Amino acid sequence: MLHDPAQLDLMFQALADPARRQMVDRLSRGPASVSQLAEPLAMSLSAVVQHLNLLEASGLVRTQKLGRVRTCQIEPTALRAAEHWINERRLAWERRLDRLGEFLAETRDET
Amino acid sequence: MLHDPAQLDLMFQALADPARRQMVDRLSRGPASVSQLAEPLAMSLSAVVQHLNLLEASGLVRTQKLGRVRTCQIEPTALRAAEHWINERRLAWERRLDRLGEFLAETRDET
DNA sequence: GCAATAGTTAAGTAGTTGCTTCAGTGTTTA
DNA sequence: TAAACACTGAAGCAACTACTTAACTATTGC
Repeated sequence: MLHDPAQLDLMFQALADPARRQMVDRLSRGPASVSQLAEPLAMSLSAVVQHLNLLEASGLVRTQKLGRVRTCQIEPTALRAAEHWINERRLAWERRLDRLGEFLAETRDET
Repeated sequence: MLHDPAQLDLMFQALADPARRQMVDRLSRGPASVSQLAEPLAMSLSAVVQHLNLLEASGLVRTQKLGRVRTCQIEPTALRAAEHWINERRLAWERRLDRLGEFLAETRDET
């Protein structure tokens, strides 16, 4: 579910927009309503709702409506999936560098 | 340099495209030329070069040209910056949850 | 019940993105 | 030196994105 490439695609696409990252940043400090999310952003409420829908579709944010207010919160498992993708690639590269270093050290010893 | 919001913007935008993530994935297994990067992708070499330029502008990939071949490799520090941004937000949220849990446990004890 | 609040939905639009093709530039190799 | 190779850059184009405004629904407080 979390390593579904399509979901990963949606997540990275969601994180690519600065307004959406600002929303995630706000939510990392605690839940917020749509209007609270919109408040620091220089755009219409409607635009914020559209961003929010994208964030929700990507799995990064979960929302629930009580009465007329929709409360939003972060879904940490989704964030972890994006983090994990990057981490795996970086580690693969760094392990490769390590092996190369060992190889060079060994061949130097053989002189 | 690494926490420059503009650079972060470029990095997340670069990672948002599946073709570019595939290129990063390929490079995590070792350096490659432009043609080698292009080989598994169903698009023209020209398109690959355009993706590559974006990856380089974002700082995720570094390239150097020797003769007529351009060799590409991952820049792990840049990957780490993106990773770090996500990690900080996730941790902030999880710490908040922990504090909430403690609070609830404490207030339960007070009955 | 009426007005204010909180959000939703649809339609339209300017700007961006991800390609394409084509016509190059250097660099090797036979 | 000619041909093949490895890219590079520009122009063009269809699809997508990030907004806008405006009209709407549902809830809450007076």
